[in-house]
Amino acid sequence: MFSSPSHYESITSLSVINNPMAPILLNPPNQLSLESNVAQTLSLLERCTKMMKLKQIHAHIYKTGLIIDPIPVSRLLAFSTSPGFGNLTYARKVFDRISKRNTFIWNTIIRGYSNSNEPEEALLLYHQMLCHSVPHNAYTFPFLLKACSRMSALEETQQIHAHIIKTGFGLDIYATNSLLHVYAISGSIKSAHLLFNRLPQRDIVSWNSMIDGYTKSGDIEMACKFFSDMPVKNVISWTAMISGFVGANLNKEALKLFHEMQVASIKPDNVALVSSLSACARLGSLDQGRWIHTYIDKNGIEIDPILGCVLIDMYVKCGDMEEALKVFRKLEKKGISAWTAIINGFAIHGQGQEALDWFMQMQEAGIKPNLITFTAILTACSHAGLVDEGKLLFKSMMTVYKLNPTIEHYGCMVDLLGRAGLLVEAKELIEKMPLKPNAAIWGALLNACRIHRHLELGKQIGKILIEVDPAHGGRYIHLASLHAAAGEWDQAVEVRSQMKHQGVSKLPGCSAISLNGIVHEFLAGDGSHPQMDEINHMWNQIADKLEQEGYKPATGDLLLDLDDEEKERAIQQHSEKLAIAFGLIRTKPETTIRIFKNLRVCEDCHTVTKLISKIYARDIVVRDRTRFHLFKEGKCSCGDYW
DNA sequence: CTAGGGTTAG
Repeated sequence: MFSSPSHYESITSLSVINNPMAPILLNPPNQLSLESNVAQTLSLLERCTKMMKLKQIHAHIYKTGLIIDPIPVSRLLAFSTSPGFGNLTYARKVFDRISKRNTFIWNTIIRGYSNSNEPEEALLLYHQMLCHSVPHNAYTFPFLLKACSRMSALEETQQIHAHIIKTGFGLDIYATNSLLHVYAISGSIKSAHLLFNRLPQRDIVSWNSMIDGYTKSGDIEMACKFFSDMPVKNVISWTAMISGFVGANLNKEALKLFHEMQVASIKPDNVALVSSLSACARLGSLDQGRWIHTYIDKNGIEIDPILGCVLIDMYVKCGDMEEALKVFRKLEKKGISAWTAIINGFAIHGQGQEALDWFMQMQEAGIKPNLITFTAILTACSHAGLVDEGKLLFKSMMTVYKLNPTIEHYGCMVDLLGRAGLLVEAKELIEKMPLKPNAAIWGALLNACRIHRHLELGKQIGKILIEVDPAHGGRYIHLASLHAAAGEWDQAVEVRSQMKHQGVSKLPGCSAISLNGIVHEFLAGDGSHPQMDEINHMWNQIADKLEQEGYKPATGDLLLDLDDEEKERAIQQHSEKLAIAFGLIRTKPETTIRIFKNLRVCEDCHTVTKLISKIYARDIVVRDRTRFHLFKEGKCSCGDYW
């Protein structure tokens, strides 16, 4: 290859290597034998970590005449397609100039595209490869199938499957495992299962792909079956199952498995820790999250960008902003997701100004916000009532940052305007936005109607929400209580029977409090806790003191098929009240009480908790479905604006 | 060459 001098000339004129600013730092040619030059160049390539350096070596390869040797050229191609460089354009230029390409070279460029944002190019190149009659080998198929999996291209997968069989690779474990994987995660788990059953040879990778495929298609039971049936498990098997549980919101099961994994003496790696931390974050399990953090430190595990982000997010969602900031400060590379996790932390703690400060600091550090950063900062504005700032940022998304707002961003804006009482503006935004409103959009508007007592509009939206989301029990309850609040008893009852008719039930309110590593859960109206007598006794005491403070239960939110006394009793048994009473019994004076609730706090509970924080001189932190409330000295950090 | 990970509105 490249034997003619004219061809050589045309290569050296390639603009990418024609960089006068880049001195050739290597030994001049001809001083070394060709062999040692090859060895030297390869070693340089291996140590090469910068694009500029790569170009220098590239130039060197041409200058020394090494271009006729396929090995350095292949290595050059391999390096320029490796994920760290992310410069496929450059690789493609190199590739296009190679006149005689062997299978390895074709595989390399296909692999490059299979890991890129344009995986379809990998398939096109494969087509060209066939046209050029270059034989493929066992390595070709995994790359092609990787491209298919990135595109969820089922038809192409089937074609490649046929090709694999025709060309005699039907028993190749890499090819078949790749096939299993694509089928499993591209919505064709049945095909994967069929193939799995027919395979004469399976290995741990085949089993792991089945676990992942079943969890991703929502069949956690089948995933469990594969997990328990497989002959040998490795850390990937365990992690696939743990993250499967997290994906199904079965976070306790996830942590249980994480524990079992240790019992089985499997050392968790970064991926396993990420999945488990994510379970802690969702459960609000600070104790277990801290344990994992300590494990990371003790074992000298490197905190990569994803692990750092999740660690921060765990502390954020467990209510410990200080620790989240500590982790952030220690991070060597502070990437966009770590910044975003912090900004989101301030957002859900209601600290809008801090969120804005950090948003600015981030940009001063040279990091550009992405779509997720914007949902965080817009959430911060809406929860803190920073209307003008929020509007400005929303506009700047498109004009300054060239980011197209998604439905989430419109959701934030509807929430921001609605909370501020700008209902008309919020409605207008919904009408003119280029996306179809979803349940979250209507939910934000409905919440605004609740805060600002717009019963008529609220009822309209309540109806829309039931249409959008008929399987969600909370929707019916909401509409029914709006009718009740308007004194329309008949219609309230009507909505309730509609709910019954649909066979939908209300998700019970559940509050958890963790004491000495044990999580105590309370359901609304649930008297099953072993210390229920004590709790009731405590609650009576609290009720007396509340009364002395002039408190009267606010029963307006409740459905009116109960009489007033019953309503009062029902409201006294809201899960967070039980959990707080329990917390007061079981913790020392002055200790902060931390409660996690699966639904939003109701107005009465909010009022009561404020009073309790004053009467008992306790800080009480309640994590809502959407945010944190810090009750202190009779006030709440949300400013009663939630 | 094949398998497991994150930050997101109501």
